[in-house]
Amino acid sequence: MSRKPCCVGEGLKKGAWTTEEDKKLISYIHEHGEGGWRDIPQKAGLKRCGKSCRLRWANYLKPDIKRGEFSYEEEQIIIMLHASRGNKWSVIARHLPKRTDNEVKNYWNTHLKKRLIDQGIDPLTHKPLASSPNPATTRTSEGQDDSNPSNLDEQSQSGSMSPKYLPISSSSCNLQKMSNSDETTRNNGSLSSKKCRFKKSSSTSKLLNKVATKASSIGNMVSASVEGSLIRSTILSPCLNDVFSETSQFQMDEFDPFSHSSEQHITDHMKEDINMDFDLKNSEFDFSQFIEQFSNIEAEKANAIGGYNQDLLLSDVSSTSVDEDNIMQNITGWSNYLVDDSDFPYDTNQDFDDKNFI
DNA sequence: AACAGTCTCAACCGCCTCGAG
DNA sequence: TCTCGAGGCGGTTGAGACTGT
Repeated sequence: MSRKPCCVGEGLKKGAWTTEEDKKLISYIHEHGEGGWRDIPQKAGLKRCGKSCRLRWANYLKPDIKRGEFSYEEEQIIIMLHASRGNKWSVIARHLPKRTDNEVKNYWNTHLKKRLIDQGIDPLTHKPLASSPNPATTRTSEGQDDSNPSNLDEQSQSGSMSPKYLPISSSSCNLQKMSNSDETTRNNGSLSSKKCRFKKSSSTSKLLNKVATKASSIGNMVSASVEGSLIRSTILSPCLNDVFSETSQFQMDEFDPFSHSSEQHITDHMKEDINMDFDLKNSEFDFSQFIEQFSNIEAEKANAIGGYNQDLLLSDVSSTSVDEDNIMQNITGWSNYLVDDSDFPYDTNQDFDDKNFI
């Protein structure tokens, strides 16, 4: 027996949504709430299939959706979670308040994935690519390959890693806007987002390194999420003020009938996925310990659901073997380099803002 | 200015999961 | 326990914007 196709019917419209259609859908959901998607098109006077309506709402029209550039912290979270969970976009998106799985997926495919490949890292396994690294990354002086994990470890452990051997850092924080600051719309004037292009000038290896130094920020983010304070709080840490500025500015109660559920949703998933025994509020939080324990938690979960490589997160950080006896030593070596603020592209005590980056 | 190539991301497709009956 | 349908999810596509020549 074959399943009946979701969207069968004459005259169903496909393709980009118009402003008029958006208005109809928003108006209907505002009045009647979500659910019953199959019936919504008819009731709302739309020539669309229910599934299309649900996607349009969930990925674009829903009020509590944050659009635009991904922050540095968001990138870090995506990379970390992808390393431990793989292409579980909905799971990853749950850790990024107001981001949709589709947006996370797109951002991974168009930005982060390429960055990893450029650095000779397999985006699937987060381990160094087996074959010869991308020549584009083997451009350091004296023929050193900065994408080579052995080089990374060697240099970091000796404390001699110089920024000159690293490509220019590249998170969205220091991506340089090249063009198109004007309001460019698509879809015949529908509510499309601004389109931005950025000059690629970064190194994912370095990005991964920075994960370590920004652990406290992640901790703050997680803590804030768990406490439900992301939604309305105005006492977030400086960098988070920017990350979630739209959140705090958004008057969810004006429209969103689901505000409580969305807040609770985030909190529940954070509690579910993060070990709450961590002292995440501690500014001196030991990231290496965090990585180790978080990895173990994720590995257990992965095993329970069928097995994503349990060494991924640890190997991701150590960049080399999975010799666990040496992992902490490697991380310590990294930390020596990483805490060198002279190389850190922004002031962690200030708001996240392009102007704060080199 | 025109064209071709590249990039981005909204939207679609089809399979999967889960709950109701 | 089985069937069915609604909703969820991840992979893919293609229109349009952008860049380079």
